[in-house]
Amino acid sequence: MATPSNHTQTADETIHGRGLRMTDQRRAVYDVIMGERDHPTAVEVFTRVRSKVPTISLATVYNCLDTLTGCGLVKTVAHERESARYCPNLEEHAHFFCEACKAVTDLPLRSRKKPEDVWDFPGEFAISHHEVSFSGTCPKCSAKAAKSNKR
Amino acid sequence: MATPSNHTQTADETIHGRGLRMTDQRRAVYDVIMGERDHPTAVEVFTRVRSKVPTISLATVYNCLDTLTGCGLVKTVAHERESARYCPNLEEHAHFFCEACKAVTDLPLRSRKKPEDVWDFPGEFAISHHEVSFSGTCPKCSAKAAKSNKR
DNA sequence: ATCTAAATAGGAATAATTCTTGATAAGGAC
DNA sequence: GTCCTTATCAAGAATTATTCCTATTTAGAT
Repeated sequence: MATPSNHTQTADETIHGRGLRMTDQRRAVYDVIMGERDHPTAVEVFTRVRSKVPTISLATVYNCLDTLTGCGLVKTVAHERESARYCPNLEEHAHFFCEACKAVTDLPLRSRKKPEDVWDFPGEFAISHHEVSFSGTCPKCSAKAAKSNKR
Repeated sequence: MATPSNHTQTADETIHGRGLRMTDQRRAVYDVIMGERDHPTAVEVFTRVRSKVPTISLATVYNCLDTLTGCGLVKTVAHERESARYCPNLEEHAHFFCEACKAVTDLPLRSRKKPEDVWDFPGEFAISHHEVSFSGTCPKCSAKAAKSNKR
């Protein structure tokens, strides 16, 4: 196996810290997700991982993804009951789903802003998690649409 | 059928405006959703509706729910790939999912606030829709937990 | 009363994910 | 190094929510 980079080193430690092992399969799944900025589904991860670990099964990909998200190394992204997607960005952020090209864009939190500032919580809610997704048309597709309207 | 209340009158008009018919099944589904403040799944709607329209099928409930959401009379609520839930509240709001009691609470938008103020959109995104969900422990369950900790 | 298109019931089909099971492999005790 | 225990894996079956299909029914227009 190649010299471990910084992030895999940390991932190893994180996984070992939970009493789990960093297996070839888990590393391959982790590397696939960290290797691209997109938000692949489990099946997409599966097809990409197969080039490295041809014998891996889809069930194992699901297991690895569960383990990695359980360890906080990867985030899951849910959007309207579509297939779950996986995200390497551990910073707090929202997602934009382009209805035209299906691309998913990360939207970082503006500095000093909190989602709790925008919605009114009637009582003592203990927030453990939040998920925010926008949908519509991304800049690229908006530009295309504007151009074809002018024609 | 009972005297139509104001909101069903409007619902009728809305549905007719789309060239569709307000059938017994659609009205029953609509009434079930408007009749409670909770956020039932399709199956929950199905079981409630059966007491009024015993012959209705689950597929028809799904069809009715699609029609009603398509007309903007009802909103769908998605949360982490669980069954879709349906919501009578047409105001802009987020949802809180209690991990302990599974209750869903509506969180109204604070006045003059917009979700777009909190996240940074890198470019010209055209937002057509957004969905925000928080999870954690609701006030009731937080209180219960605090009490049992003191014991 | 008749015609036409929309809507329904019921069941089959689909898609994503989870579960089950027997086989394999890794790390620690000896 | 060998044995033992437990974690992990692969493969396919099972599950769950939802959608699709089709024959039948129904509502509204003519």
